[in-house]
Amino acid sequence: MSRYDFAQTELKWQAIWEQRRCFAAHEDATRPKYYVLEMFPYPSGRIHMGHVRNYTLGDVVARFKRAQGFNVLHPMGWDAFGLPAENAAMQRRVHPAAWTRENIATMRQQLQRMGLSYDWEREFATCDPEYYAHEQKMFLDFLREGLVYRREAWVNWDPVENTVLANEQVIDGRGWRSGEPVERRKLAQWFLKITEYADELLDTLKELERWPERVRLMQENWIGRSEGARVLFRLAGRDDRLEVFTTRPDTLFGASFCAIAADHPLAVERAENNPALAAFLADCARGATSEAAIETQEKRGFDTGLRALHPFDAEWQLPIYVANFVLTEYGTGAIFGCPAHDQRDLDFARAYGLPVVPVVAPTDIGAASFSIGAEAYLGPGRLINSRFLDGLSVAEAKAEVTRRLVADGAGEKKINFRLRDWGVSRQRYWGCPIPILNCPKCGILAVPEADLPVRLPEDVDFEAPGNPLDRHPTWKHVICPQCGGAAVRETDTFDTFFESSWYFARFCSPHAANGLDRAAVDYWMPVDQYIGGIEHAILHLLYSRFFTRALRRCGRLGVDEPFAGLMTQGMVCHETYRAEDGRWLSPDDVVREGDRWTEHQSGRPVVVGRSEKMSKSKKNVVDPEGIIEAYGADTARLFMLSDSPPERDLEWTDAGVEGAWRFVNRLWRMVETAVEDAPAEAGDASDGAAVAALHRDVHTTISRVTEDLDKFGFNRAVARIRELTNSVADLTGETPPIREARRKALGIIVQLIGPLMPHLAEELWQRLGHNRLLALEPWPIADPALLVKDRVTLGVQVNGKLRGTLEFAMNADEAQIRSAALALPKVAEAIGGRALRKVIVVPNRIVNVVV
RNA sequence: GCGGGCGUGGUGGAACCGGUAGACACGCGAGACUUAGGAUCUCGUGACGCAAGUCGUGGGGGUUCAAAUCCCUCCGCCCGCACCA
Repeated sequence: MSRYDFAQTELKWQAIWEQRRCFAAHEDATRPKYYVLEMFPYPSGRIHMGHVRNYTLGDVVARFKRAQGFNVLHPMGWDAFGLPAENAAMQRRVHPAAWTRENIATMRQQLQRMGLSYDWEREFATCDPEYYAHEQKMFLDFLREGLVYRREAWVNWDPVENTVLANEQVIDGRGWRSGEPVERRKLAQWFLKITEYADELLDTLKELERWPERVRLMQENWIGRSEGARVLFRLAGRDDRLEVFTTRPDTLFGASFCAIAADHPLAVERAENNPALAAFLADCARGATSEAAIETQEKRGFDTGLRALHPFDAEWQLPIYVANFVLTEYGTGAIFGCPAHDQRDLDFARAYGLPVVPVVAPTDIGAASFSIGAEAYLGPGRLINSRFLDGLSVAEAKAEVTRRLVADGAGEKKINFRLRDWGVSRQRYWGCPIPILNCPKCGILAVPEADLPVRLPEDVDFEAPGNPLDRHPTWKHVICPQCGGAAVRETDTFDTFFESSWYFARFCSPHAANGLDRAAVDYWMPVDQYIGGIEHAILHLLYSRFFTRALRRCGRLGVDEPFAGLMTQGMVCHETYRAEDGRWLSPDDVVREGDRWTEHQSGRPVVVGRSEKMSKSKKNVVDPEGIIEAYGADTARLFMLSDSPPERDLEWTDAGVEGAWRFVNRLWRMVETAVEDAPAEAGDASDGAAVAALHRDVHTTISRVTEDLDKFGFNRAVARIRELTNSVADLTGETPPIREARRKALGIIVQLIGPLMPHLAEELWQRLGHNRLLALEPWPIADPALLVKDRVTLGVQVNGKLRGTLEFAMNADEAQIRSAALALPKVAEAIGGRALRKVIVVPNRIVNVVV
């Protein structure tokens, strides 16, 4: 028997699939379509295990659906713009374009080695002008539709490098290269009005039934619809008013201060004549802009000296503070603080010695004895200390306050969203240029259609900090199309989420001159199954949902939702290793001898840490290429699928890979033995039963594996296939009927592993005597007659504890089961002569005797 | 800080809708085969116990004839937070 030569076999079938264009997709109205898409990768250099997992999952779905008769679209491309290319340019003096192209070439070759059934004819990279040209047009369409506007927004500013920093470039409030504390700066930037669709994006979540519940929840919370009131506070000694949004208008009588954001117009105004306040505002402008950074910093405030008048009592004055925890972007950038019923307000009030008056008391505690300690009270109750609201429920009080505010012209009911408009301007080189001109006479203008696309210039340098587009000698200088005078280009580029917000539609017509060919897009969209990491649960998916609606509004496509089904896969993890001195060690650097782990080079002991997400910084990475070289793509794929369910984290272990490898070889041997045909033996009567049992097993397995794959239960499917493999191995003997049954069962196993281990399956399929490619074969169908179970095993419990089992025909008579259960010796013993209170018989499942 | 999730043997996990916990693997132990094997095959393997049996799904509490599954609470870990992709 020959050994399985995986390397030669895998390359052979990959060449045949490509030659025959097995996976090229064409629109065909006579067949049901199925569009399966994995999140396309950023070409960072080499593929990592996360990619291998993601693309294996997608490929299994693609191959399975193809076998089930669907017309499958399964494309792949490159999310090619982004920060790492610029970092490489600065650190290694390679041009971002060259670096990106090189990485794409490497990674394409690595993906092809995995045997993924992509239609490579549809491949594109988002840094191709043929790709980004269309998004410049889309942006101008959106501008015409009123979906785009320009305003100032905060950025992280590195004062040493004179550069805008991404949040990830801010480490502990300092620039990653300069090490200096970052500042917040305001810059004019372009925004897309995603908030115009806030309601729709929220409401439609309900209809995304094939999305994970948790992703829908996260999006719901992100959009953050909240009902409340807009309250206008008059200001002592002034004519203008302070506008505040609150979700708790019922607590208005518990207010003890107002707080405004550091860049609120009132704060800025008061700082003009108040150096201490100005210093405080400057202090607030230090530090990173991320919400996590802002919300975890110490809560601090500064009294502006302004006093707000309570809307229901002009005698009642509330101090107005500037507070560093009030977010400019949320609501009106101003709040009223009710310390008794909001934790942040309480922390603030305790720090600044402000009164804490409870106004809602839980019904089971008397109003008199209710007081607030270290924790704000957020629960339900009745209003107290609140004049005309006393005794009302929270809901009633909200309604009543709002009614009175409206009557007094001091406020109104208001629905507010946490969702903010999407800022798309980036002060970077390696992105899609924003097609806008700035003329000193005519103002801000769109680049005329005829001049599109605005191409990125290639001749740029990264020696100086800041945006190379901005300091390019000629690129930004243009003639104004309106007045013929000198004008300049916008030197910002788009957020790279822009590219990934419509690439799924471009795959439908990747070569169409007009970007999206309606016939093709209408045929393929929406994506039936989208697969990718949970880390994209909010931003990428929400932007894509918005973009799809914006494109629909411009008539470029006809669907609302881009992704009908979504699967979010978990991370790939590995144990971590550290040397005694704390250095991280790579799995390649350590050896295990029994329970002892040592450093390969020095023989010094190694501390084994828990399994964590593979990351370069912890060195716990395993390179997929090495695994594929050593074991082949099928083994890597099988391991990715067999242990953990896709949505859960997967722990990469050598032992697990070995296990997968052994199964590959076991199947190979079994098929080799089966086709070698040892001399036949005479059969006997017992063969019939064994053959029939295997036959039933085969059909049960077909049915269960089909169901498992439908539900993405790949690990269960693998377990079922292994069980059937064990059954085939257990059927010994060389009589003709046994031999025939074994060959048939192996044929089915080969078909079932087809989507999981396509190369091995293709090879074995041929060896079993088939001429057609397995990749083109239909999926096996289970015979329903063989799926009916005729006997069941019932558990018998006494007071919920298992005391024995009974075998019965399906749907046997309950009275019979009951008496048989009571007759079991162990059951009788457990009852011990006590009186029966009840006997519960759950048909075909369990009997519980209650005494 | 806010939002979301996860937790089952030595390990990864299985268990449909509340109904026999631990399928399938990995690891480990014993044996067989072999010149040899880190190959292959057979048997065993949740814990405690000689056994009968008892205990057991992160901890505590509750609902139920019956809870890994439902409810409350606590703990631990992970992910996202708008300029990483």
